[in-house]
Amino acid sequence: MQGLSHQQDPLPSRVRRGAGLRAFSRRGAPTRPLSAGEPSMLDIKFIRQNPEQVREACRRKRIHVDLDKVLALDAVCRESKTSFDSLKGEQNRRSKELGKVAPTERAAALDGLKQLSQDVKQAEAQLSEAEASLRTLLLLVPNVLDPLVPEGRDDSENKELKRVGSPREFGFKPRDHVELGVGLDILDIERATRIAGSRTYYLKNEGVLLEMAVLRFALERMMDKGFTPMSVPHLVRSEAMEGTAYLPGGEEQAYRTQGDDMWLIGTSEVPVTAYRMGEILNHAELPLKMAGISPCYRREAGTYGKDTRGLYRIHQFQKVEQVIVCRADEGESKRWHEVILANAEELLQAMELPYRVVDVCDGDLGRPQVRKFDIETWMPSRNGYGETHSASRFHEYQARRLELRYRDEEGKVRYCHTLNNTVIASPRILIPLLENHQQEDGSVVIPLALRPFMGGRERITPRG
RNA sequence: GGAGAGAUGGCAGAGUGGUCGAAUGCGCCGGUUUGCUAAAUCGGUGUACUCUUUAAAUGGGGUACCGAGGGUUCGAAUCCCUCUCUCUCCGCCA
Repeated sequence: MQGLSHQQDPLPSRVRRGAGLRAFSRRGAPTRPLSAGEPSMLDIKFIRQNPEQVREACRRKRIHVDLDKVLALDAVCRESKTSFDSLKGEQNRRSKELGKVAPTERAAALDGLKQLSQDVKQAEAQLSEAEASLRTLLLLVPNVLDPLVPEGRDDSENKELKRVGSPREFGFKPRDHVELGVGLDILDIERATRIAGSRTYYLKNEGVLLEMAVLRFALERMMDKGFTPMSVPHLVRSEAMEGTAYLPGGEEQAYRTQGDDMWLIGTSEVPVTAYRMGEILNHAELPLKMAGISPCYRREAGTYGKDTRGLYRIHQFQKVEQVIVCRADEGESKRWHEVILANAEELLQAMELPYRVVDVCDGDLGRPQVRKFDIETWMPSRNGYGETHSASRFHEYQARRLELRYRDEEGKVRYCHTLNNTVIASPRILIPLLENHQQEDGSVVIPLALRPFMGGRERITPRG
């Protein structure tokens, strides 16, 4: 067993008090200058030196950012910084001398300094204004892509990497999960709509057990692999949302609280990845392997009419999420990407579900990802594969925003790399689980791997 | 929700207007000493931005940062305001 529980370093007091978060202003408004170690996303130096690569990322991800403006602002920032530095330097020098000046010459010296003080204030204001505008833009600049990312307009052009298992041939007319769930009295969507609106559900009876079983099963498997299970805050501050790159940009997809300015997480990726934000880790602590479990809340704005039936697209669900924080090593980062993908596949295989893996194309890739693999599980009712898992690699994009760093063997401070993947998300996973394992009589056979977590039950049968 | 106390470097902890990036101790790194280890002793030890040197590593200069933001002042860790967080007591609560 490896992980945090065995290395409970006391939190540095500076960090505990939020000093490391200074980069992020309260309310998410960029008020502080970049010069104090501000995170952006991509290193401004990288953008400065590789503008074409960044431009290409914008084009391929279909994200519009005025890169020329970024570069221009960067130049303004540096000029302002230089002039502020020299003015402030002069002020410091002369102020220091003033203490030793003879009383008779004091008045004259003071006069000159008063003027200088005004100049310094002006230069400072100019600098912070430039830095604030730059930072606002910088937060929107997308991460560059892995050269292997396929080209494509949207998810229909994702590249299939492999298929595992084959869709079952039913000797009867299969029911969809809603029909099955209602018949088994483990699901009620109709009444949920009355109580809580669209895209909601009640699970009942063995439906509740089944959900808890897949979550528990997932957690156990992850713990076996050395992941530290984490029960996390479901309400977080905008710093964490911004740090994991859900903000700015994702405002419409997340629920925001009234009055306290907190956000309901859309995934435990947010609090788990942000767990050590603002800290400089010891290289010996890495990699951090964490498995978060939490409910997830999503507004699903703009999806009206899409996936309206059943448990596929809903406002609230439960998820176990695997998160890796590793050293800034491209190769290692890529290896972890494979590992977390394999972890999820292993669970699907254990649950005897057919699936395929796709390499998400550039047009379907989000701002922060370098590369993403989705797992799509066979859903008979869709007569196709439906996304159940998403494995992302971020390079240092999130770490930079989170100020999540480590000190390497040479004592050099570097940004970590972060990755994450679904382990299991319910009730979406109940769709293939119910549909693939259904029997002609409307009952559902519970796969062997889940039975220990179902009190030994082998099958869910219509009650009566 | 009410009352109070507090926030300084990896940690502990000084510092109430200039000589403070910050004493001292611990930790850590390096040297000396030393059968080994330990002890002793000497030196070093933050982060970031920027300018400059360099092919680069690095070196040198400047600036910022003492919870965050703002204010007073020629000059703020130090004075004032606002906020955040932590702790204690009371209330409430699962």
